[in-house]
Amino acid sequence: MTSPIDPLTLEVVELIGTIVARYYEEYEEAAAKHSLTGAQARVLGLLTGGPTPMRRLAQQLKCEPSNVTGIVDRLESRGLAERRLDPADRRVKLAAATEAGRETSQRLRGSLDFAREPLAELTEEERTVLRDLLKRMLGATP
Amino acid sequence: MTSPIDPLTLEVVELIGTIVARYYEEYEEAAAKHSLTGAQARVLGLLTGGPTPMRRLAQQLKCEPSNVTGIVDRLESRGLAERRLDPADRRVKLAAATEAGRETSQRLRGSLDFAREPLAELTEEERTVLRDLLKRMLGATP
DNA sequence: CTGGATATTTCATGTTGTCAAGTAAATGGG
DNA sequence: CCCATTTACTTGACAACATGAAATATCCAG
Repeated sequence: MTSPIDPLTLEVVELIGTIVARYYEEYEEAAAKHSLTGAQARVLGLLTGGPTPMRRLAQQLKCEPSNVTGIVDRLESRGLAERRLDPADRRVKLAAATEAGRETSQRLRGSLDFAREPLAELTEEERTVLRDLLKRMLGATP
Repeated sequence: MTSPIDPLTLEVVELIGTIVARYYEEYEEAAAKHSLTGAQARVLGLLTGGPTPMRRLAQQLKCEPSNVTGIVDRLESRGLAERRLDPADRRVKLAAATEAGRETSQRLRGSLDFAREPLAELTEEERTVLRDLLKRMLGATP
């Protein structure tokens, strides 16, 4: 199926692997600086889009709904999130960021320097090229 | 410190975030297909470089050595890895992949289509440009 | 109104991660 | 040589995350 992979492709794949590792590392580190785990930070980030049903959070995190219960529990116990009832469907609970949660999430986002700082090395034209190449890569497997 | 971020940079950052998420997802999925967790797959991958002290594995995974103990335990109990004594220093234990472990790791690597498949969409010249841009990004924060 | 589907939680269990304490072995200064 | 320190690994206690099965409450179609 996949004939001998050319060295160039292999090199790019490896670079992407390195970027993934570094991005993850920085993300966890930034979350920890705000006393959050990576999972908590991700959920809090999702909640900035507005109150969200537990089920939807599970879909976005690609995990089981029962797992989200615990994560939101922990956010709630710190006053960063709260559960609301959905007036339209009494089965669903909407997780929502509190004011403190929104602030924390925003500070966290601001401290995510990776990818932003290194990009400063590139000219605007180069960033445009990079954007288009990445978009085509992502568009290739929808 | 960071003035209003230009939209282009923001877009690239977001694209990288998407790539990271997709890469992780595919990696975990591929590992699961071989009955491995992500952490086990990563360690097994590191072991293809030859027998490695537990300490070194911890450094490469950026976690505590005590954590590696458990991961190698689980690999060992499945016959995918083994511990050897280092003749040069009797304190250290070298984790090594067994033949079965090497096979599993190789099959897993072969099933990691992400980043390889999408790259086929790009011409060789484009991949070269992409490689150089990524290298400069990574080189910027050593 | 009833039966099936859906949303959430709880519980049991396993993996990953941290930290502190303990054992064993190397190493260096007196 | 000897002892104090450092280094490598493991163990144990504990928290977070993740899955799957079962329980509860609600919705909705027929």
